[in-house]
Amino acid sequence: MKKIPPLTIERLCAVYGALRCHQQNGVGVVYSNELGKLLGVTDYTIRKDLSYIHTDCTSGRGYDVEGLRDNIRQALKLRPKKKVCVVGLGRLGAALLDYGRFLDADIVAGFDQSLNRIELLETSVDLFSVYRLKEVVRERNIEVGVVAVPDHAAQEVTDLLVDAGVRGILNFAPTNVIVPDGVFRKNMDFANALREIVARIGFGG
Amino acid sequence: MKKIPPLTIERLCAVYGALRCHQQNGVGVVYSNELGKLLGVTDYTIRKDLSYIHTDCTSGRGYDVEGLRDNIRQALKLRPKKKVCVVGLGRLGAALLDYGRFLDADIVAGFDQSLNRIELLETSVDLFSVYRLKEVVRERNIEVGVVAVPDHAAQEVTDLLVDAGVRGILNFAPTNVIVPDGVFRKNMDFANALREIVARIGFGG
DNA sequence: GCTTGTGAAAGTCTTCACAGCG
DNA sequence: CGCTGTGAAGACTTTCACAAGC
Repeated sequence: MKKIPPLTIERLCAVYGALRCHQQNGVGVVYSNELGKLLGVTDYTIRKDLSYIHTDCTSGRGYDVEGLRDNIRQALKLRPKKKVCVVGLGRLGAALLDYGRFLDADIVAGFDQSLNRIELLETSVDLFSVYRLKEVVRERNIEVGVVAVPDHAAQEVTDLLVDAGVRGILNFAPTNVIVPDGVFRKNMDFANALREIVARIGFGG
Repeated sequence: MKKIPPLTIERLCAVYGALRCHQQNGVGVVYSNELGKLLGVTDYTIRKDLSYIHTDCTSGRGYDVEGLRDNIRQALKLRPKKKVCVVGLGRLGAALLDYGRFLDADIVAGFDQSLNRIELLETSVDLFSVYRLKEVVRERNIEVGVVAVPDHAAQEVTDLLVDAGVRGILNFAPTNVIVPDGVFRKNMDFANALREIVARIGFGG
């Protein structure tokens, strides 16, 4: 099997999410042009993407929703689920803890500086002081860290996570954090996303 | 001035955000390789990106932080600030209302289905029932809508916003929403972002 | 007819090499 | 010298055209 290009990986993840909805709604078959509309790309692109993973679930016409989902899950190695922790349990971090059922990963720990916060939060996720981060990350084989702390602490927390051994960082702070080679980082910055939209629609208005 | 490629726009937005931090920290000059490290790209790429906007703020060596920021702001037409509304005032939506000071846009309205919620929330942003969405969006010239409702309502709310005339959608729901041509949409889906990271680090572990 | 699958063409983006400037 | 600016080469992505299946 050929190496899957990065942009194709991104889209396959989105397709996988979309298929979950279809499955819930009892849709059994889906077409490349429907998926294209959902993702905002052409049907060519979808079909090309799917050609990287070997899909033999094209039953007659269209794709079998469940079969395609299985194929993507396997190609992207989404199972067994990897382990994730959330650092920073403010409003955002706390909200993320409850996201579990939507995720293709297990949130197995939450960290915060404030012991107070840890005791007050009601959640099924185990919570710890950030001082125990390295220990817990290693013990539980956590591979991905979600950074949900204020911006001035983001780099520090990222360094802690990397030092503890995670290989992926999802950063919600409005700061670009630096990670070493071999660690994959993704930013989810509300301010930046809004800027992008504003800039995009600015050309022609 | 040449047309700015989409990926360059994205990076310029990120650079702009990074420069804000530098400015706050009193840093006066910045190099292309520093910016590259922050964004996870090469210094070539940064310089090429900057070549699209006419930067005459290369004082000797490095870029003048303030000058570069001004240049990007102008090129991306970030001023005057565009107007934004948030639909859905659950935990996430409510959190976004308070993000104001980080943004290069003005949040001028929030909408929710529950009148109860609207009355209880403490915020300086004007809040309305979602039934008044179209009216308020038009009156206040709102150009961007942030969708922070549960996934089953996301498409409906998006359609409302588009019908009311917004030209940009930032969607936080774990669903891909469809928008017509001429409207720019960006998804910020936690589940999907995590999937991407998991998939990326899966190759080689 | 409608669909998918895929090599080849077209287009876009990144990297490189090197000129030019303080 | 170390930095920026940029045309040209190379890599990657998308689009197209069309063969093949239902």
